[in-house]
Amino acid sequence: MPDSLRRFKAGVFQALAHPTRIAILELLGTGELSAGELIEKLGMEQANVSQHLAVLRTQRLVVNRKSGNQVFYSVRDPILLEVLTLMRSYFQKYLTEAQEMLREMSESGR
Amino acid sequence: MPDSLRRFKAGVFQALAHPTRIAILELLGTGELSAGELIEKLGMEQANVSQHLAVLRTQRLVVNRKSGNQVFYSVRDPILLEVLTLMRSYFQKYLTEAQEMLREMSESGR
DNA sequence: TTCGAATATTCGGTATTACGAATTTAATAT
DNA sequence: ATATTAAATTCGTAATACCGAATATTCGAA
Repeated sequence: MPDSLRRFKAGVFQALAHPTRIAILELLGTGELSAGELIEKLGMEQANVSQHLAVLRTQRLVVNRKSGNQVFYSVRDPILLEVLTLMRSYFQKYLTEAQEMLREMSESGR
Repeated sequence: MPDSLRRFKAGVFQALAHPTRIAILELLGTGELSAGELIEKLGMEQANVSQHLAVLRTQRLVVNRKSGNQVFYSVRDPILLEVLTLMRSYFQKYLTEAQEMLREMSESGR
């Protein structure tokens, strides 16, 4: 496989590699939401969410539709939700271990 | 979903978010390989590959087995290979667009 | 027009990541 | 013991990512 494709793939994973962006995709799993609704549900800074949306847009994991004053986002392809679902089964399988990892991380972290 | 789990997921995606690490997992898709074999097939610096292996180990996407002088790596769970396969179908679906993206990136990049 | 609401972008600081060079560790063979 | 090979770790530096504050853009309403 050519390296260019691997870089493209890595870009997609990079876009998935942030808790906030995963949360956004999960929120969009049931249908489109406006940027404002996302901001409200996430309870985060407007600029910050907007920046995360920009990352998802740049990698085209989401598409957006403008309606008047608002911008509605939705997941570009259901395959991405399948990936998240697959990951969910992976996490459940290793849940205990994952929890240990998180505990260790937070202990050494601070 | 709790944020701690999202962080764990993000960590896994983060580990996948590098061309070299994707290449490593793809090479391991057909069975275990020693660190040295990986280095040779990738044609990269020993230290660099070893560091990428450390990332994959830390997130437990791979497991390793020591045998004498060598260390053999393999993918921890076939689910991860399924994820990569799913992604492959996604990439094929948007191949044309991906190529445009890559072209634009390399143009503006330098 | 001008105003206000929704969203995006820019900016500056800090933290994280990636790399190669050099060093260290672990195992075997001599 | 010491040399050799495989692999991991440390170190310094450059690049990238993240965040909130401030600013800019875009649209509809008054």
